[in-house]
Amino acid sequence: MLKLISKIYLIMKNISQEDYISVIYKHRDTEGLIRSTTIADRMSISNAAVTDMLRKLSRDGLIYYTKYKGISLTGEGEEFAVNLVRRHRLLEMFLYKIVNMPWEKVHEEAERLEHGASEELINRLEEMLEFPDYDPHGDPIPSKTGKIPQARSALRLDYMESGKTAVVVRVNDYDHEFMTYISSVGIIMDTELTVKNHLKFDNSIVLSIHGKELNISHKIASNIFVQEKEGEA
Amino acid sequence: MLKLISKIYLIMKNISQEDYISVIYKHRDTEGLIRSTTIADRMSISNAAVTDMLRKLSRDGLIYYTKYKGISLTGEGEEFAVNLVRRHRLLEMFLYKIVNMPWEKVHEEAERLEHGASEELINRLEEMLEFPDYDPHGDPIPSKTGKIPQARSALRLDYMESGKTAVVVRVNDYDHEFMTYISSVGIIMDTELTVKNHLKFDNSIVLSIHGKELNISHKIASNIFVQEKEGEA
DNA sequence: ATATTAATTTAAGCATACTTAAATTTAATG
DNA sequence: CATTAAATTTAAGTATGCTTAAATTAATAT
Repeated sequence: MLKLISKIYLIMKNISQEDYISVIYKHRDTEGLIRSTTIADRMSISNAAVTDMLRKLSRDGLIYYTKYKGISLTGEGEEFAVNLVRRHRLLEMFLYKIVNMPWEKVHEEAERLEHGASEELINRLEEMLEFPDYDPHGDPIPSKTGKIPQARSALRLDYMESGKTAVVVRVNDYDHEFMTYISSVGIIMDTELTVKNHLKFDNSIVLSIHGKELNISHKIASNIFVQEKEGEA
Repeated sequence: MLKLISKIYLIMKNISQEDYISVIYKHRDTEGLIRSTTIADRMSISNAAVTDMLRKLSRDGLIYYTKYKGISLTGEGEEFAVNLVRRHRLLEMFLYKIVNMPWEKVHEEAERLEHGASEELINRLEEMLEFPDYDPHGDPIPSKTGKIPQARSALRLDYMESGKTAVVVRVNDYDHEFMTYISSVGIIMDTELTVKNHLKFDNSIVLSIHGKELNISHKIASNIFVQEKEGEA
């Protein structure tokens, strides 16, 4: 029989484990590998702490780990990670659609809530939300069975040609200020916009949204993803 | 400048602190005092751990603590505790009314969520719920300013006379099975019921609910609180 | 091939809350 | 008043994840 320890140690362990697996899943390369230094950077902890924890995650069967080699998720780890993503994004959706929090705040709020939310709560929220496929920033939400909707094929806004019209289908959600700004100028999910002009001197872009013109930087435009509307010139 | 430690230590500290203050607030006597052994029992931890933590809570200004004396909350501790109660009960209300979770599950789910939920989220939920004064079990919900609605004056169900009609205004929410059972027989908040008979041989009570008769034990009846309806015999 | 640099691991120790066992203090009892 | 019991504190150590500094390994430059 397992030795019972105080619940605070279990909470601590679970939170850390979830954070590590989330970071590995999000920041691994196209071959599914990540370096320990990347994990340390993303989590703002020491390299040594990462080495320690990788040994434990390996022992728990969630990752493949050999010294000095890249780290990758096992099948079980993959499933665990996909479930964490699902929980996070459903919580974000709930906070955005039902609670009406500004979308630049939902990411951090969901980060805190996801550790305590039960599977039952997540499933009930999914039902309330009518089984959404994408979160407020356009990222796909895995289903209960782990099936991931396809990321909608999208074009970076800065790659759009002048004169074309498109709708916003995804934005990068890592920067608070970025998201606050773009929503303040009317750029949110499903917003329709037309590129009026590309300005060469600073690579900024002139857009028309609901008949109103505005100028956004190249940096901002490169973090917004759109789908062009068909049959328009 | 404060030494920065990893966020996991802060999370751990906050969770513990909140748990201690909640227990002190809930289980203190009518004079506002609690013994350390009571805290240890309620939290399933050792007496020594409690002594350690009490010193810290006192250092942080949340409690009055002298060795071998009873423990009590400071003004700041009281405010902190009332806010914890508010958050817990609004979360319970949200889970019950909006998410439609069974009321025997909302207590534990709220226990887990309350540590991560921000003040902003709690305030938004309160607004969505239209500023409720009582939680699903009938306990009062403090307002944002700390004002506590009066507990509705209520009678224990087992004290009701035969022939009288009443509505359920509060139930004790500490026992999972109890709450599952009474809701399965149709006894929830605001349920109207009539006491038909008190049986002497086992002190049980015969009730009529929606025209259906049922028998409940004295133990169950003593954990249900009602308000008699006026003008009926 | 060698030297240097960067990445990672190891070893020792720390942050927070807890446990166990022994000691101290208080309360209850005869 | 003495004794016993119960409550609480103290001291030493543990559970979990982390930090710092030194050592090891791998990658890179010459």
